[in-house]
Amino acid sequence: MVQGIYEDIAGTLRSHGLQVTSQRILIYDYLIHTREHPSAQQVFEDVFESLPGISKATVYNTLEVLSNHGLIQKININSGVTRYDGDTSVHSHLICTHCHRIIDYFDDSFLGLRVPENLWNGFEVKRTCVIFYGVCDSCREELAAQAKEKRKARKDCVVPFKRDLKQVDAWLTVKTKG
Amino acid sequence: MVQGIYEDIAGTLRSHGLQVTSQRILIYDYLIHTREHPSAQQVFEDVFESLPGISKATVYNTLEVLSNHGLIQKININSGVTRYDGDTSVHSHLICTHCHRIIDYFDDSFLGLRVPENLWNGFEVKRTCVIFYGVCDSCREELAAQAKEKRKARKDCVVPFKRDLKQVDAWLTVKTKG
DNA sequence: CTCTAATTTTAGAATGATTATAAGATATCA
DNA sequence: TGATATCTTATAATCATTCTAAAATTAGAG
Repeated sequence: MVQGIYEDIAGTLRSHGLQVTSQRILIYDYLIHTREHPSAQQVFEDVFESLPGISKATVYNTLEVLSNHGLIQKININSGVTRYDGDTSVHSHLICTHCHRIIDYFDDSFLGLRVPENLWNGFEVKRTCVIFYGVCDSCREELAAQAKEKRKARKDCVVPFKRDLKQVDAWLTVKTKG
Repeated sequence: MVQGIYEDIAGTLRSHGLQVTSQRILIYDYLIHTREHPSAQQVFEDVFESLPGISKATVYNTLEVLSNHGLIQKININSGVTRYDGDTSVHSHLICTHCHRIIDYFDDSFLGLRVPENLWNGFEVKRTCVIFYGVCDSCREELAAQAKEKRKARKDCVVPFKRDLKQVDAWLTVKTKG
């Protein structure tokens, strides 16, 4: 059968109660096979080559659906753009803060971290995420060294902090009067 | 001296080569003392009460400057909004995927994870981030259980994946012809 | 203390990712 | 094959964040 190569993906979608559409198959298939942790825009552009006319809204909808069903994984980095990973197996990510490249990292010593006790302070852990921010090989020489380690202990403060206005006013007055 | 309570913060700013302004002092002071991991919008609203007229652009500028100097920390969660943490000590975060609350979590057993060997595949690690996504105590009962664990091994694929167009066309033809 | 240059703040516009909408197309199932 | 629920689409709308250029402020020299 010609469509045999997509039968497994179609079956996976059905097993999650999702309708099978060519858009979903191609997006999921794409994410499973790429290692580039693409953004929605990248998914759109690459899948568009296989399925011209696909809408960006469909890409967002599908990514959301697949993510909600645990078939893919969202990755949030310091760039304002969500990235997607078709590999839901246990692994960490090295994220380059310069070029925003995301590299898969597998290390058995982190496995213990992955499945912690399920309830902490009444919080039920669903997924553990280990991210190493840094600079990748190809970016290192481009970057100026600005590593400064500053650790300031936080004062004990349980309630939402609100500075006493009189103190602030007094200080501002001192600083701003001519 | 009236402004004594801000002298330490002013000194910290100066030691990082930053000019001392009332905006920076109040924002940094606010972040050090709150435990709410606020967004830029929340910082703006709360600091606005102490310093009416402060601009949102200043809040963003200041948060960026403080973050770049390691005085505060950005937290990226699955909500499209960056959160900020004035506590730069070693700790993890529990993030509720429902209400987006962020809870500090301290556990010595993760300390080993925090300072890994510095070079992996040429990648230089600057910061390690452990996040536990889940559902907080007050949100658990509101949520429908949709935990499905699906693990699909990724096929070995080194180059950026591109599906053969003829196969896709053939399949799409089968699926779409009347 | 005063002056000057460099830096910072500001308001508002611009950007860009993501989400909402409602109409049309498609998948599913009897 | 037909009915119905679901999905896709184009477009508009939203909203966090960044950009811009002018006004205000800081820091340091005199």
